[in-house]
Order: sequence, then structure tokens, then C-alpha cells
Amino acid sequence: MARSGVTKGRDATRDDVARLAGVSSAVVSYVVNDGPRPVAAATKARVLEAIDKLGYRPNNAARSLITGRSDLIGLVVPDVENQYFATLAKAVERAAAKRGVRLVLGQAQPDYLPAMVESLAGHQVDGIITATPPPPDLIARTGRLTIPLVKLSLDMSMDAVPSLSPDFYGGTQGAVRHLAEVHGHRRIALITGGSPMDIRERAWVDALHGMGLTPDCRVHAEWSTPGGRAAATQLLTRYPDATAVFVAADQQAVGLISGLYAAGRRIPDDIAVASFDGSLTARFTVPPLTTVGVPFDAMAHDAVAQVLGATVERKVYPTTLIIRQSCGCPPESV
Amino acid sequence: MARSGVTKGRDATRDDVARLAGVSSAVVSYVVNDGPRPVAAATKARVLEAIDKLGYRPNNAARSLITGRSDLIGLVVPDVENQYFATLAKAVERAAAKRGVRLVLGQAQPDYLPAMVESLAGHQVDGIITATPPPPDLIARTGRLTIPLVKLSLDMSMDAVPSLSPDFYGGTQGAVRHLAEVHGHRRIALITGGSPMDIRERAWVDALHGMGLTPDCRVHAEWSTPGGRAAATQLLTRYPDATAVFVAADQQAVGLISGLYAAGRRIPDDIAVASFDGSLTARFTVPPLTTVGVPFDAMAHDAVAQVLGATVERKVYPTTLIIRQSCGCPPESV
DNA sequence: TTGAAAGCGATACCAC
DNA sequence: GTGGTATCGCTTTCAA
Repeated sequence: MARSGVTKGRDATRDDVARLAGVSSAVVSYVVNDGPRPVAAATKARVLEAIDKLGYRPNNAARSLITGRSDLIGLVVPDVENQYFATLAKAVERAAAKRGVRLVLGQAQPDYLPAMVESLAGHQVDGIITATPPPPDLIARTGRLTIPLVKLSLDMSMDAVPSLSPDFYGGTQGAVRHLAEVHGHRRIALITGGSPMDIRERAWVDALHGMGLTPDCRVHAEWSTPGGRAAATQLLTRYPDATAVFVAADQQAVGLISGLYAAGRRIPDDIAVASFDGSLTARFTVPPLTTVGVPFDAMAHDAVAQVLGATVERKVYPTTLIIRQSCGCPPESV
Repeated sequence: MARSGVTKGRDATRDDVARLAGVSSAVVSYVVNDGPRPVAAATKARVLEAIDKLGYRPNNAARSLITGRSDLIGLVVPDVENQYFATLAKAVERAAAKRGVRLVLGQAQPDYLPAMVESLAGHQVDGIITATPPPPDLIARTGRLTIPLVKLSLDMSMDAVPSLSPDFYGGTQGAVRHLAEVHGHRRIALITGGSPMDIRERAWVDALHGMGLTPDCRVHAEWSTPGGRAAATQLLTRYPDATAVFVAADQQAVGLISGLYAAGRRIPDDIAVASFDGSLTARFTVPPLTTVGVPFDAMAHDAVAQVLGATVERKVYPTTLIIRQSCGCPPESV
């Protein structure tokens, strides 16, 4: 059978290297880890040569067993196919790689999160970052949890789990105001997937109230592109007089645009759209989507640092309104 | 500091459980693994109770050390943010989870693949699935490679690595023929990111030749949405008379559509588009994209099975042409 | 049906 | 500067 590579039976171990180099296994360890004891240059060279010749590669399981660290962190998302989580995963993987840590990716809906956490913990990950909202009884359901857990890009809630998230409130308000103040819309609908009154919904309500408008056109839909597509129908049926929409996630906005287009509506002429996330896809919709940009890299960086021991605790990241054309701004206005 | 969960110092070990249950640690093992020796029902109950009370969770690193298996497999992609790889990652994660295996996700360009493989191997993954094309000297550059490696959704090439891929050739031909035979196009351009003459390019050439047409409008671009966007300009400049395009990847098609739209072209009226991948996003472009559907789940399932020991070797998966409107077909033709 | 004990591969402390 | 060696948590023969 054509297994790949040269199959030399069992991998070389540290003892093999020690034997070939004519040193003790401890020395091999010192060389591999640059410490904790010094090694003579000549000895070191011999060891390195042996390592190379044998194709020796330290066994992380063994190392992990004794050090208690695995250089693995877990990331849980509901669905990586969703562009938003894909972007998050990319950022987290990059941030982890920069620290020499590998990412174990798990997909789980909230219900299954406790089991997923258990599973990852069993694999000795050094920490877990979750973009899937933890059920209230997470801790109860996972026995004692001795490994760091941090929520990434989720509404902050009352649970004890540290949380890193974009400024949902401020970002949303900025976008809604842009629609009203720059483009003069008075009937600005909301599409969200949030549980009753997530932060974005609250921000939309407050923003409209603040401008003397009435927050009465809202439709809830799945946090996904098909969900946004379905929302288009709802919107058109229930609020035919809305002239603008704020969508809580780019993914939904993509579906919304598709639905609006299918219904013969023009964006932004018939209806203006602004959204939240600043995902890659928003640059390439037709027309390009005005959206609230989220600092994925900074958040991912801090999330990794946090589960790995630094203490960031909870933090809110500033967003930036990315103006494109779905809101009614001209093409070259950037 | 507000670390999450109850921190009870060190996790409970199998010995703790044994002590509490008043049995030997071997018995705990028998219970946890349902073998290899039988355990009396009463004893088992006591052990289970102790496990539960202590929140005991087997240490995978230790287990891996002795069994040689880690229940971890590696997946390498160039970029998970790219919708195509996100879809692949989702499918592979699901397939792995079904077998009780977790996924270690790595992002690496071809150049860095050998190092990534080394790193994953160090983490004792049971096998590696790569959607990043291996450089020709992968084996040479990774020392001996004793772990299963399989290429997923990549052109088959001459290297020794087993490969699972969609029917790039047949799928492409089908789409190109559809453009010509159903819609009557005679000038069908190609946009691809392939190295000189990837399979899709060859299929496009052959298909056109087979119909007495000339394959002379081709533009190469990055395998990404921005790449597709850039390709739009190229296409319009160099081949203004092309009335249809076949795009080698949905990602590029999304960018192309965006670029065409920005240039004031109507799809499919001014120019028809068909693409390859059948990704989620293709359903929601404006207009919806006609694309060659790839059986992601079947491929992912087999890839996991293969790296885990079953022997599928190499295989080509049939594709299906998903007719939507970018090619010129009517909305309700499905 | 249960227990004792030998490792799996690597780290790090303690002598030399 | 280098070499023994106990130890990490678990699986699995082998005896009892």
C-alpha cells in the first residue's frame, strides 16, 4: 500500500538520539529545549547531527504529560462554514501559531458546548476560546473546570466567563445614525438573530429613540445567510415602508441582499442596508456592503494571550464604520 | 482573578478515582475503556460514581503515550477564511467528530507545509489531511514521515501522496458545455488560479476544442475573492468580446461578479458566468451563481477514514452542475 | 474478577 | 558540563 513517506517502523525517540550521539538522554533534552542546563558546543553539535540523521521529533504527548502544557488550545465555534467564524478561526489560528501553539477546532452548538469542552480538556488543551455562547449551567455540566476559558466576540452576559468582544453597542449606534443622519432615513428596520434584546438590538432601539424615531420594525432570523434571506421576505411583507435596514451580521446581510434582489428591490435606492462584522465577504457583495468593522486580529491575539496565562479578563474593542455603497454613499467616497 | 470554573488545583487522576472507589487503578481503566477485562457490575458502579464525584477525565496525553494513538488528526489549509476551505474544514471536522476524533487546524502555504506537517506530527496526530498542495520535496524536507497523509481536493499530481478530489475535469467540461450548448456562447473565457495548466484549464481547453471553439481567452488570478475581482479588469480589458466566463473557483467568481458589477456589466445579460465548487456563498450572489457542486461530505468522510487507517487510496468524486441564474437560465428553472 | 507492575517518551532535579 | 533517575497518567500483560 502506498502510505506516504518512508515508513521506518517506529519514530526515533530521544533515547535513540542519545545512543547515537553517545550522550545521555538528559543532554538531548537540554539541547532540544535550550536548557535548563548548558551544553558544550561540541556535544551539542553531535546531538544535533544525530537528531537530524534520525529525523527525531520530540513526542508532545510525553512532554505534555510531564510539563502539564500541551501547546494546544481549543477553539469552539458553532459553524466554521459561516464566514464570520471562519474569519475568527483564521485570526485565532494565526495568533496561536505566532506563539508556537496549535489550534484544536471544534464545532458545537450551545447545547453541546459542555461536552465539547470536556473533550477538549481531555486532550489537555492549555485553554479554550469559545465563540459559541455557553449555556448558563456550563460549569455545572462540565464538572470542575480547571482550564482557562474565554468567550470571544459574544455578548457579555452575567456568567463568570471572561469575555472579549467588539463594541456591539457603539458600533451599532454608529451605523444606525449614519443611516439616519447622513442619508435621512426615518424608517430604519432591524434584522438580528439575537436572543430577545441582544446588545445590538438595544443599541438600535436607543439610537432611534435618541433621534426621535420609532424602533418598531424588527425581524428576527437565524444568524446565517439563509436566515438573512428569509428575513428579506419578512421585512418586505411586514414593513413595506422601511427605507433602510440595519443587519446585525454580515452573513445575514448577504442573504438579505440576495432576497431583496430576488424581490426586485434595488439597493440602496429602494432600501439602504448597513451591517455588522466587517467580514471579507462584505467587500464583494453587490453593491458593496457598509458594515461595522471588528478588529479580529487584536481580539484573537488577546484571546490567545489570555487563555495562555496573561490576564486580560474582559475587554471591549472599538469598531470602525466601513462606508461602502449599500447605505447610499457614492462609490468613491472612501 | 476570575478564572472560569471551580479551580480545584490539579485535575483528578485515575489513581484518585481508584482510591475513592476502593479498587485498583487497573479496574478504573477497565471501566473507562470497557475492557479489555470484564468488571463486576457492582464494582463498576462504584467506579462510575467516583469518576462522577471527582469529575475525572482521562488524560489523553498519557493515553496517547502508551497507545500510540491521539485521536487527533491534522487538517492543513492555506486559509480558512476562504469560503472553500471553510466548507472543507467544516466537513472534515464533522466527519472526524463522528469518529470521536478531534481536528487540529493549521494554516500554511505550500512553502510552509513541511514545517506544519512536522509540527502536527510532533503533536502525535494520527494522520494529516492537507488541502494545501505539498511541495515536490515534501518528504525530503520532513525527514521520515511515518504518519498517514492524504491530499484533499487538490489536483492529482505525480507525487506519492494519496489524493481524494472532485472530478475537476468532468465538472468543468459540463459547465463549459452548458454555457455553449444551452446558451449558445462562442467566446467563453476562463479564469483560474491554477499553476500553468491545472486540470480545470485542460478541461476547458478540451471542451472548447471539442465544440470547434477556440480556447484563447484566459486569465490567471489569485485563488481568492480579491483575485477574482482583479481578474474582472483583466477580462474586460483583454477580451472585451467574451460573452461568457468559466471561473475555476466560486471564491474567484464572487470577486469577478463584484468587479463586473462595478464596471457596469450585467450578469448574465452582458456576460454569463459559471463556476466551480458549489460553495454556500454561490447560492447568495447577485445573481445566484451556476456552479459545479462538489460532494464535500463524502470526500471529508473518506479522507478521515483514510488517514485513520482504512485504505481508500485515491479517488475522484463525481460533481453535479448546479444551475442557477448567472449562466442565463431562468430563475425558476430548477 | 481484580491487582501489581512494567513501561510509553520526555523533563528536571541531584549528583558527579 | 554531563549523567542517573524519579515521575507524569495511563494501558495492559501476568498472577492471584
